[in-house]
Amino acid sequence: MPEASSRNSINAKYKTRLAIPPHFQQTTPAKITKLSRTPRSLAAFCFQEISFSYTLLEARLEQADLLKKVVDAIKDLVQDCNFDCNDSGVALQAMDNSHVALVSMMLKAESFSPYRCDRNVALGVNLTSLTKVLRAAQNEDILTLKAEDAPDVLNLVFESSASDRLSEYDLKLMDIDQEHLGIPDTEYAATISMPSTEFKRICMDLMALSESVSIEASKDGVKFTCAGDIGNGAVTLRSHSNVDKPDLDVDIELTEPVSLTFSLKYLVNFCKAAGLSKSVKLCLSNEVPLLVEYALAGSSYLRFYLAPKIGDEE
Amino acid sequence: MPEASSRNSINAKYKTRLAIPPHFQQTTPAKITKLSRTPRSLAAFCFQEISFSYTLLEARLEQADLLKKVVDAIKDLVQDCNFDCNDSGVALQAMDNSHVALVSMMLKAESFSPYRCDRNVALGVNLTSLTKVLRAAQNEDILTLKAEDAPDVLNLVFESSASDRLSEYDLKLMDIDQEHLGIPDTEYAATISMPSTEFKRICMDLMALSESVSIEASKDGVKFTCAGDIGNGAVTLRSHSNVDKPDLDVDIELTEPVSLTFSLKYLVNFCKAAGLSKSVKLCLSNEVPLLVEYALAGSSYLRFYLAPKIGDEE
DNA sequence: TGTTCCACAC
DNA sequence: GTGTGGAACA
Repeated sequence: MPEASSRNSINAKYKTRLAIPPHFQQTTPAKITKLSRTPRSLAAFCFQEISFSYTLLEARLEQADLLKKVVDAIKDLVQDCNFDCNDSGVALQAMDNSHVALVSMMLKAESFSPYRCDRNVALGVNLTSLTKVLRAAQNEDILTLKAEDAPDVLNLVFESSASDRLSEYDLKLMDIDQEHLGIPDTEYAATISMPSTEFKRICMDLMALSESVSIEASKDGVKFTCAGDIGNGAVTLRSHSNVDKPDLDVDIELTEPVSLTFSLKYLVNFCKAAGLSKSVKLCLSNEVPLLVEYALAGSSYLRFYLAPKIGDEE
Repeated sequence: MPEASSRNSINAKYKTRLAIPPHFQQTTPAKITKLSRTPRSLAAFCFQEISFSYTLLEARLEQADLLKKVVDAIKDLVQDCNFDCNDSGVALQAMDNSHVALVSMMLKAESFSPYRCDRNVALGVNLTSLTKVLRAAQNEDILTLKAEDAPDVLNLVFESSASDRLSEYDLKLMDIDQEHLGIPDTEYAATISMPSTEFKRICMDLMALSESVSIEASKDGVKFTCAGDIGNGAVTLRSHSNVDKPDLDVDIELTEPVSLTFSLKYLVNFCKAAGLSKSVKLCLSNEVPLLVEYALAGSSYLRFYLAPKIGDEE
């Protein structure tokens, strides 16, 4: 039966140890089909009006940078996925191949300068290809995303106000038959906010010793521990607020003590998003996936979920 | 017949599509012969008078850097070629193996601090070997090129005034029976000046999508477009002058609109020369090779010619 | 694969 | 001016 085989396809390293939480089960494996439609020809010469046919989606981002960083942070976890656009914004949700981690991005309409999306549309994108296109944007460029009705391409326009340069790319889309996973709104037993660079540093440091880390939150603080062949490591943080540097605050809210173990490989991967936000929020409850959240401007966010390792291995 | 076979030796990818302009046809294929003469021994110990025999050529370059960068930029296109020296300076002209691209370098006498060349002499050099020798020069070293009458070696002296170090190398020469190609002085339909880094960036960006780029110059601006499997790309520049940053100027001079297609692989290769000059000049006419020129100090230059792809493929 | 250098962004 | 990221070279 296909569900079981999809479970068993998990990366050998994790096969025996990782709990696949039931909230993340897809009912059907994602199907990916290249669109057979031929690509629409490049839009008319620049500096003329480009949208000569009906534009369903038009979303202008002041800093191309933002999308660049978001895609960079998730492209190693997910190869192909839908950008689900509707009038409230652009959402992306996808599990990684091993079904251990889940990415959930929400770019709210208010994060764009003008935002318009007349109808729900799912834009199936290969993230490697998108990365190639986004590399062509200068960080300070203004990025506009456009799609037509029943689109076969995503149109990306980079404007560099400074140097009178205008770049336009059409990225071919694909049909991705992807379930939108319902992620339950969980009340977490522990919620930790800390500087995103500090979380990154801890993950990188412990990665040098071990493949997994235990995160233990108690009223005294939060403790990251790991054990490996060359030695053991432990980093403890206490709640701490810094009046003049609130970026450096560490805040721990706790209803009950929690202790869970996670793969460091995934956490280090999530930390690629550190450039998107000064602070990161970790939410934990026993038996439930860890939530790692980077808040973006305008109540947009980039969230990663990671299934805990079970069996309390060292 | 040898001419035909040399034409057919063109890289399979380009065989059918690339125009080999008649101006670039060599009458005979280049013949390369290693000199059998034994190399002259290293000159007497440093800080003594080095030129103990009659020196035909003596050319002192304030910055070894310049020659280093020039050779770096062409060594992947051309393996062996003559440095043709006469009293007006040092010239190099060679086609790449596929006869699609041509390099033409001119280092005018005035680019050297003292320059002396008593008689025309062709110094046949293997550019890979020259690169190895030039790597021994610090970028700020003063470089002096010397050759004797009927030379079998090119003598390179690096002086680092700062640290009182003096290095001397003798590079073995070879006889290269190479036609000097007459490049007609063309009036181009379009001449575009732009920052060399920007041209490099555009070529690299489009390279991510396709193997070839169309360059389209019109009175509205210049447009670089490409089409590939993952999508299409277009970058448009308009004439633009920047009072305080003239390096960033984009200047387009046009007598008639032009549209030509070129191999990005070669253009990217040319862009290695970007470090030689802040700005680059592109000259285009229909049916004629593109000229990419990097102007150097003292009206010296490094020019690349590239045959257009014909057949207007997408 | 790791290191070094260069260009861009802040 | 400094710091970071990408590309070239060993």
